[in-house]
Amino acid sequence: MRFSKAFIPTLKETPAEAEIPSHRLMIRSGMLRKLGSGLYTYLPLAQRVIHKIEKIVREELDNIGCQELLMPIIQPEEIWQLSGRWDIYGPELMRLEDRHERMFALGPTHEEVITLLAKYDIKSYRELPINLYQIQTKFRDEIRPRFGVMRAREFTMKDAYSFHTDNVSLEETYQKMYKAYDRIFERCGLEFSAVEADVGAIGGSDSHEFMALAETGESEVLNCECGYAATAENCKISPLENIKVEKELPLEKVHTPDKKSVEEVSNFLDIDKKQIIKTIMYNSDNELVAFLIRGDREINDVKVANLLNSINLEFASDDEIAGELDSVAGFVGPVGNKSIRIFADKNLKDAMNMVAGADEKDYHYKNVSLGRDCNVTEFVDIVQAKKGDKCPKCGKRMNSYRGIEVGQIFQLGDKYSKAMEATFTDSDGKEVPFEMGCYGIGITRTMAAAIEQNYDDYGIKWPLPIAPYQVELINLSTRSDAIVSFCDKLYKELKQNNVEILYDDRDIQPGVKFNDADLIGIPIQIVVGQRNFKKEKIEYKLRHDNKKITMDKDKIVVKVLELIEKFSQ
RNA sequence: CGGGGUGUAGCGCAGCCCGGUUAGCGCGCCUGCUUUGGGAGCAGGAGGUCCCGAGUUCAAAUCUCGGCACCCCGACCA
Repeated sequence: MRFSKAFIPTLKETPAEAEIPSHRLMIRSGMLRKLGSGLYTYLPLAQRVIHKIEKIVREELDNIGCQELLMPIIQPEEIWQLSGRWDIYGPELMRLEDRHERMFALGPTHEEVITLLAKYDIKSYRELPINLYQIQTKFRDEIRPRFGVMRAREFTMKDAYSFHTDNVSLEETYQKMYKAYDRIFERCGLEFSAVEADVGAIGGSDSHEFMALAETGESEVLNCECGYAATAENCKISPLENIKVEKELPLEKVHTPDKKSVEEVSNFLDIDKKQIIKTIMYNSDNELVAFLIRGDREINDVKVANLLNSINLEFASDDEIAGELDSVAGFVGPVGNKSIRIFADKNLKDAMNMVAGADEKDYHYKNVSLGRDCNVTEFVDIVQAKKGDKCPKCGKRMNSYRGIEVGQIFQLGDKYSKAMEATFTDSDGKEVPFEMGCYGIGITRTMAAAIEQNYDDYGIKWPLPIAPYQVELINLSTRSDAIVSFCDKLYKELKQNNVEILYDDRDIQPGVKFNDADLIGIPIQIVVGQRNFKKEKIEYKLRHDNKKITMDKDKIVVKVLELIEKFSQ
């Protein structure tokens, strides 16, 4: 491609909206333009990268026997009613109506469609297992789109769905997919790791997330040298230290004027936050539920939602606390006989002489002992794990890092097949629901993650396997016939060798070309200018380390082919 | 959904508080000449519903009200 003909609208200045490197660089390098909140046009450079990533994904999936298909982006309400998700998916599901006033959803994912397909067209255990995938545009009406394509509303995703006779077969495919994902992200040049994940709204049992390591990542991962790694949301909590078992003292009410928060109460009474019981009131599908945790910890609402099987989970309002509980927000506590369910953190099981709200304005109780003074429904794991906590596997201290979720794999089980009555006939002639797995990769997010991991002050440094072009040929002397004809010839020759090449033939300042080249980030730059040409020399630069090497100009083709070979892995 | 902010040429912004010329500046774009190893120079030029609507006024980018869009922060408070 000649640069003079290419649609690569680079920008010298950064548009105000860009917050993180990948977003900023995609806009500046002429890859991306915004149409509306969370809606983007992928310009030719980005489209080439997307195609490269898709190609890698297709190769690796086809290689393990997956088959590609394509499902509609607009899906009728009925199928979402069948799975029960029409009512529980929430506002992220973009709903629309056609001219006949029939309701539809813009597909945020395709479990319903694929399960229905299996229901009608996969009839016998002899056809199993089978693994079908598509690369499709998804739509999720994100509460707050941000960071460019990282959290866009419309995005490209590869989603695969597998069907099995039993969970042994499912587990087998799950492991195969795990390995395929490893190879895919490896080939994309990402630094990543797979971690145990929350199964979320999609339902199911086992799940791993593939996280690309990046400071700007939206997820926190806790990991341990023993190999355990989980998203902070999903990390199990191991026993916390320092709850002293001592002599039980009598319950005592103390005046705590206007002291609501743990911080305030701990300062006012001069006690450790660990000695405070934080009572958190949730409204879960119109039921008030109390949760007790230690004052120095935070609650993990993913765990809460999973525990309660909540569809809608919110904090209880002050009115609800006053009305239904006959208490006061800021002074809620667990003491006494309550009509509601009370779940307490496991670590509070033997807690004694704690401080807790007295259900009365400006009063707390001292010397609360959960066993004696409260009727706790159950002791559970509801605390948010954090860096420095003990690893639930080996007990060593865990570290944390931030990551971008680029892929996730789930074992769904029969959740959807049961709900939608998708069955096959097994070898005994019985009708059985499919065991299912589902597997996603954010294609456009993978592109952004690759940039987050590979850039410098000047621009992007594409890993060669997903770079929009492999080589950029820069002609600095477009007015010299000798140099132009040399470059034209070199361009042709490289193309004949199947090298993907962008040829900067523009009649402009060298500085502009250098800067555009660094910004766009094509891994191999070939620079042809008077200075070296006079000496029969040519220069190339590798963008990843910015090292320039001058060599004999007639040997460049061989050298470039060698470099491409080397960096293709 | 709550809080904050922004909307003026393709991009980045000034002007608005304190109403009053032909609405500016930098970059980009077009033409010509010069320049060609890190965003060059000179000369000329095009490009604006000042987000939309209503109001106040002799007069509105500027003041008032309503709306829309976009951005940021929060949504872990007991």
